[in-house]
Amino acid sequence: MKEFIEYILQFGSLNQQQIDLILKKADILELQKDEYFSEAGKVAQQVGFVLNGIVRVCYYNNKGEEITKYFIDENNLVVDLESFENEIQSTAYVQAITDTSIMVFSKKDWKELSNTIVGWDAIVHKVISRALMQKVERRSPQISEDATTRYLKFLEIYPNVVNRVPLSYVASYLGVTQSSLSRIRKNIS
Amino acid sequence: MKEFIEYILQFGSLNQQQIDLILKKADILELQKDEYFSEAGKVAQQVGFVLNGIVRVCYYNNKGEEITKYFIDENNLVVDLESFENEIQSTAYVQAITDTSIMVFSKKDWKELSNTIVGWDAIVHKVISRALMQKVERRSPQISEDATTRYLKFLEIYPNVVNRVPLSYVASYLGVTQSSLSRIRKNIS
DNA sequence: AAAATCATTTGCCATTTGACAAAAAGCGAT
DNA sequence: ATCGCTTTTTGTCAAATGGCAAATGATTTT
Repeated sequence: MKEFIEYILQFGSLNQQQIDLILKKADILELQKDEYFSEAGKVAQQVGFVLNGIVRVCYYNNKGEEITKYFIDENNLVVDLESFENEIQSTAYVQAITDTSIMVFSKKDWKELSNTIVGWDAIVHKVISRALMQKVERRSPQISEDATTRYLKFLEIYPNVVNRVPLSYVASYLGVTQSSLSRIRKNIS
Repeated sequence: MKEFIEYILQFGSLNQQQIDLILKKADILELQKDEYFSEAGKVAQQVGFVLNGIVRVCYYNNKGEEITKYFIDENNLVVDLESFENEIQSTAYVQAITDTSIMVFSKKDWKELSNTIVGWDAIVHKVISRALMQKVERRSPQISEDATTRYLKFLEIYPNVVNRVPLSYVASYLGVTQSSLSRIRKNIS
């Protein structure tokens, strides 16, 4: 779980005592391929940090198609913020797409860290706004690019994902059909 | 400037003395159509809140095309967060697309509010993460939809924008050519 | 190994969108 | 009203992508 500590130390400093406290509150959740970390219609109860494996956030659009909103791979936060913070029903599924280990904090423990560690809120704020900005910066430019460019950028952003997940997930992330993506890949190589 | 106070009171409480302090630090910036609030290559120095008018955030992609990342209309924050918080060069232009009044806080004043008002940071955190989540939620679904649907959703999200800005800005926001958007509009009505 | 199941590729054709150019419409200044 | 400028619409054709079904390939189960 060192990875998580390294991750948050990028955003602020913590002493050893504080680090120990954080680690004491964390649990490890092991998910098998296709299991859900959280589900649409439920209120997100945990903050997670992916230690191993890949997770995706997905939903069903009004045509019933399954859309992958984004992937979350190793050493990234996984939390349905809107649902977790406002205690409202989530609108998306968070699903392990490989066997996955996730470090998790319950809502209660997460709040206790906020009350116990001076500066914790500031760190969390930075972590979260950084993650959200990254999502915006990754998604926005894709809208004005063609499918091939979107795929090439996907490969840059998630170099460790493409060989570990079904093509259909990548296709729905990129907003193209599976057949189109298959042809695009043929044309690239 | 009541609008700004109403806006932030959605995210936390403030007493009258605190509200007066906030208002005392705010200035009004009047921009004419096509003037810039901030520019790529410079470090963002202000947090703004649009009182009247419409602003857009835009950049040039590697083909030299001008892309509109998003619009910001009345009663919304306008700040290049990445640049403002980390004091790095901005990658985007923020441009008034109608005559616009913006309530602005200098970086110095903004920090002073943080140091003076208990709970200010918590409010700002909520405001910012809400705004970022909104951007993600608006942008993500568009990638998997066709141009007509994207346009219809644009009309829902920005009901007050379409008649006040050039078609080309909307087209670059939606990731279609101006001609296509023109045809799409013809087919809808 | 064979069968069953699931994932990916391919073929065919329809539809959407892009590229480019020209025409039409809107708008401000005179 | 007219001119000059910008914005929007339209025409034509080409390229990209989608929809559907079949074929191929990969993986798991028996």
